[in-house]
Amino acid sequence: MRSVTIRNVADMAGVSVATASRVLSGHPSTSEVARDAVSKAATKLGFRPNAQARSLRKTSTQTIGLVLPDVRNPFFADLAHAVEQRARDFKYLTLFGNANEDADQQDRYFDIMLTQRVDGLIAAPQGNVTDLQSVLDSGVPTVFVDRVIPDTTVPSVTPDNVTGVREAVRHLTNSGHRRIGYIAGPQSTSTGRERLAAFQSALADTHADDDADLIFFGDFQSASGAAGAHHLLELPHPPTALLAADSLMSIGAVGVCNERGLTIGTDLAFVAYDDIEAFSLINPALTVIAHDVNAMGRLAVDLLTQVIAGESPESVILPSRLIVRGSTPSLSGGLTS
Amino acid sequence: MRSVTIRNVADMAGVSVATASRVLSGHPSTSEVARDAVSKAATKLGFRPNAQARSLRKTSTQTIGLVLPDVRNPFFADLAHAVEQRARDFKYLTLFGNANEDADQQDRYFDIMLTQRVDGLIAAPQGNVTDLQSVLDSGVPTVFVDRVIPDTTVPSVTPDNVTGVREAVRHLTNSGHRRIGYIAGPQSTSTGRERLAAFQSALADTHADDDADLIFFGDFQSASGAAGAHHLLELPHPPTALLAADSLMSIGAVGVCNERGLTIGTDLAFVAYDDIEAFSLINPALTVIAHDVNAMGRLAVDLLTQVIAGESPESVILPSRLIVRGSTPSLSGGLTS
DNA sequence: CGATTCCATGGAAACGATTCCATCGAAGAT
DNA sequence: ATCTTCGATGGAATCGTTTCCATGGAATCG
Repeated sequence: MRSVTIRNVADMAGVSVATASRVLSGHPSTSEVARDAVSKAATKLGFRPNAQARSLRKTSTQTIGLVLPDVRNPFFADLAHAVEQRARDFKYLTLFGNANEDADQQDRYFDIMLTQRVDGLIAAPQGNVTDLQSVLDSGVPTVFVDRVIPDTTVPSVTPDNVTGVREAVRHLTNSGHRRIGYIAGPQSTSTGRERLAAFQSALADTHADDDADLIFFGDFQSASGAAGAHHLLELPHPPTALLAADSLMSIGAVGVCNERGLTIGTDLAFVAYDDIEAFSLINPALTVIAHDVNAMGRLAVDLLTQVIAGESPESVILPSRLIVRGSTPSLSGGLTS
Repeated sequence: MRSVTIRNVADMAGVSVATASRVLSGHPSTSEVARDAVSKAATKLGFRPNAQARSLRKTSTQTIGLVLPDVRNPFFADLAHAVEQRARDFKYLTLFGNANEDADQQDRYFDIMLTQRVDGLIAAPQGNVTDLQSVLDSGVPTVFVDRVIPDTTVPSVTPDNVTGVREAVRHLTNSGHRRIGYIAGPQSTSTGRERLAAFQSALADTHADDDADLIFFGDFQSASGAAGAHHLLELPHPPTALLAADSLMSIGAVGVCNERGLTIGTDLAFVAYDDIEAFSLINPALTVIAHDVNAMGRLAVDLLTQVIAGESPESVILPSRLIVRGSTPSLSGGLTS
């Protein structure tokens, strides 16, 4: 394992280490002669600077940490992709961790990333302020994405968790549904709480049944979506429509409907969360509550670079909307449940 | 921004920097008194070692690089999750990059990660040996996953790209299909090449049509799956069955079938690649060619730790198999195409 | 008693890149 | 001719942690 250092480059170029460093860093105070010699030497030796050494001196690492609940969730996979690509635009490398919807694991990731001296942190957090205390105390530039933790001043990029849900409830009730089953996300997450509150609030504005039995508390994993659908469809007076609070639970719930021989859009209306690509597998097409996940990822990085630069950017709320497709026809149009 | 260094800890504990370092590193040659004092001081000061400084001295970073084609592909999302979780078992943090199925971007990621002095590299590579030259020359411990580059000695964990495809072709021809459309992956990838070769070889063993028009060359993105299905279904003599070479192209292809009003399993038989969770959205259930992606991710990390430890592990080929479900009924059972 | 071994400690060097600051030479202004 | 400014350079210090190696004290052995 050969190790080419800047000293080797400087020697070959016949300049000092300081001059070699200046040339390689693009500093203006270097002569054309020096630039030429150093560039040639670096290329010939296959020189690759040691980022650890540079980081130690510069006190920045050109890395950002990204802690998401679970990259297997298509929504977060899309988000991870958007963040990572946008970070690269700013010459940042992305350090990545899956919290697996677990506050303890999330905390361990924060700790490791702080030790790595990431320049900034983007997280879709879960839990409360105490779970985030070490990060907040560290003063490391941080941005929340998708979810927030109350009682912090961390800038965030979140979806409007209200409008889309309200529109979905209105659409379903306007379509004749009086019993709407809701598969809720975990109440330890802001998205879980806000979407449930929006559902309940929207329901109160209609004549639909306000029945606590029609709400199942899931954990944003597909298995809980399956369990939720199973539970709700087994009620003495089952719902004629289902609304699930995220894409993975939507997948799980639809899977159960398939197993039970229920045809989406014919036997049961279904509204899914997030407009992920895989939903195109379904016929009829799914009605979804959607927001621009790519914009979310990009904006999160943009905000973070501002925080890193010492600014105090405003949080951003991205619009969400209901996209009506074939999975939610009018009740008089054909539901047999 | 306060900065607590090991010097502060040593001062507060009344020992030298060397002793403080030994205590914090768990070195045995420390007294109980010193251990107590240093631990207390570190906790009180909220000391967090600087990983860059440590890495500079130790010449290892406790990070591994993971370069995948596209985390939006559910297969690679699952793989990323498995790798990242397994890496954590070995106390490694995962640096992550999406090559977006582009050799140039892949190369840029390799370069950045080498500069970051990752302890090892896991990649699902594309291109050929010259595209990987800088990585191979660097001597950084490397493992290929899912795909390989010919003419390298890099250990790998790959799926058996033959058995599942052969079984699928046999199953389809045994079910009465004589025209089988194949949506191939890019021939710049080992998986793309091997699955196509297996398809053609299996076809040669049957009486099914060996028609070059029945093969569409895609790029492992869903849009090319959609284009492939569209193209194949528009043939003068269209296929009665489709086989797509990865999950994203499968999604795209099924979406086109939906748009065209073709019912999977009734109007057209369909075999998808990889048994991703989202496929449970479909009714009837999809027949898939599957292998254990979690095992793949874990094994890749296991191999990498062996390479890092100076060993020369054998490459591993994971079995793949056909899981027959409702999307491929017998032709006499109901296809109308 | 002297020599050897073991345990624990501390000061300094090492890791590799960046940057501070002193210095020099050349050019321009007075 | 002298002073000032600018561009370029180089040696040394810096960054924060680890580890080398010398040292001292205590215990053990011959």
